[in-house]
Amino acid sequence: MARANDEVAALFAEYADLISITGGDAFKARVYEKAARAIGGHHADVSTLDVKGLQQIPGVGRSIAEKVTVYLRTGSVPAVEELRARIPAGVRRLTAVPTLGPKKALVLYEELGVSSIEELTDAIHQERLRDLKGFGPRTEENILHGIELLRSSGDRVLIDAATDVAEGIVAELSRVEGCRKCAYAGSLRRGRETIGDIDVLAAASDSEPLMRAFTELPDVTEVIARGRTKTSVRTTKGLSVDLRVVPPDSWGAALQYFTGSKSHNIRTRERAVHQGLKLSEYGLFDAESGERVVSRTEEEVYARLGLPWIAPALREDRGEIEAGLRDELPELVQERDIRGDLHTHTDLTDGLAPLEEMAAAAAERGYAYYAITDHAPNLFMQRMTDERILAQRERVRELDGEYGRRGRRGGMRLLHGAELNIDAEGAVDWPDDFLAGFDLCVASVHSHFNQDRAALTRRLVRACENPYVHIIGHPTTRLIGRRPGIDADLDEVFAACARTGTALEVNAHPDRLDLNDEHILRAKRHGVKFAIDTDAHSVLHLAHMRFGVGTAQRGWLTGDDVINTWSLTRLRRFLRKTPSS
DNA sequence: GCCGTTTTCGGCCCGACTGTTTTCAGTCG
Repeated sequence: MARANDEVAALFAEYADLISITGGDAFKARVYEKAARAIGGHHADVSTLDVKGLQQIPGVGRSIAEKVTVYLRTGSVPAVEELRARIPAGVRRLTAVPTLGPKKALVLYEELGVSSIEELTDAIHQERLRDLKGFGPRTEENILHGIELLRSSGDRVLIDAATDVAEGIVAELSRVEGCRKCAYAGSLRRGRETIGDIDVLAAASDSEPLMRAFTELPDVTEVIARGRTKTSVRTTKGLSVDLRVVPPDSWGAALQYFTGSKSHNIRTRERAVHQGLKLSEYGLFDAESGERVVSRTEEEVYARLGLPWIAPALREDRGEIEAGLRDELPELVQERDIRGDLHTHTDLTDGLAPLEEMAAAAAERGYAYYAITDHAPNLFMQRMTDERILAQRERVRELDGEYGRRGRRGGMRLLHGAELNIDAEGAVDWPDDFLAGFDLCVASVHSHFNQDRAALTRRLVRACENPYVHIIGHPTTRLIGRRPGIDADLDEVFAACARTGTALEVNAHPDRLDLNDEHILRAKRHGVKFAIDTDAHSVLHLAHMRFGVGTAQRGWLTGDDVINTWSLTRLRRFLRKTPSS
């Protein structure tokens, strides 16, 4: 079910790593890395392209194009197989440990024979790294810390990967004869940022055809358990998936039960008990007679408990039951409410697609406005200059003239902005008069992550106080499973945002989801406004908006809290940054 | 291995930080 592009991208990313680990040409490794990214982010399916077509993808030349066709035809590429034979897969896995790169990984393998994270942990505890050149006590400490970080996300996968798998399975099972309903439930339906395993629910009077179809899915590598009501499998990506089949008239109760969370379900069952009822995955029953009261839909189940239907994103026992009883559940922001994306990149910096393609894709999504915010010059690797960004602005203005009259909702306006870098002192790129030329600016921390709490807090607060900074991008800079968020006093930052009329970003990229749900809840109490942005670096990334919206919902946000659901007029007023009170 | 108002070779993202060194290699964004 994986896109051919993703498979090929993964293959070349691995090849690039193997080249680096084996000490191959660093430039060659970088070329494959770049090609992997370009192919993964390319809009057209590579399996439909010939060698010529493939070479149209930037960074793909004759040699790589041919490897793609060989891979798609035979399932493997000799050059990659050659390196795979020399380096155990576990060695590459070592480079996933933060602070441990290809050079150190190779030393560990060649000198100590270490080829897995478990062996590495043992080797450190046996003090076998002490004699290696370039490895000191701090290195050991950092590696152990990195392993800890990796473990903390455990076997959980990111929400986009889990969503792909779950939607694929639901689509397949929905086609099975006798399947009345099919949906995924569990933490994925609630929109959690990482997913341990996937729960799929189906309604049918006879479960057998569904169970059979499920175990025969092409991506299933192992059947862990197989029964009449529940079957568990493991997929090629190591993800485990449970399928539960319930009678059609139990659908609502089952969906409610398997969506969770555990603590939400405890609360709903308690309410049932207080009313002389019993709630299970089969329905809501009279405790005395055992007679079924309701079970067909979630709405019925909640209604009989005296509650309105509660959106899955809220079901964490964070006050949703109480709010429901008072009829004060928030009207959650929906993806269809989003009128534009305010943080996106093009190939002028590290994006993959040119401005024209990004704008066309945004118009295709039906946006009313769309901001281009490429990296500012202080992120030196992006090689931005005044001339380049001004030339881009000219082109944005031209396109704005064209799109102003096109698009589904009667035209899309293009905004020109930049993603500024908040430096160690809290200042940003460019002087005020230059910044004044932008329609909007996102400002983000890209360096000096390890400053102390006071310095980090001061930096962010100072950025908020800058009249030309409208949105703080990915405010904690965490990368899920790879890098913890910075240690700033977030409540102080949230207060500064509210005071200065600076929005906080809910970055929709599945690796980030930053701010996260808990931060959003806290920030909202300070009266902050939010921008749900994809930070898209390719056309495909624009679709990540759903994960940002899901995270915002988990933070109880309504459309009114989110500036990119507003009309352009209201948005422009906000961007003038005049404090509301 | 890709790319070229530099075209068939010679560049290729640049700077900071960290830890191990005693002048620098490795990693990261």
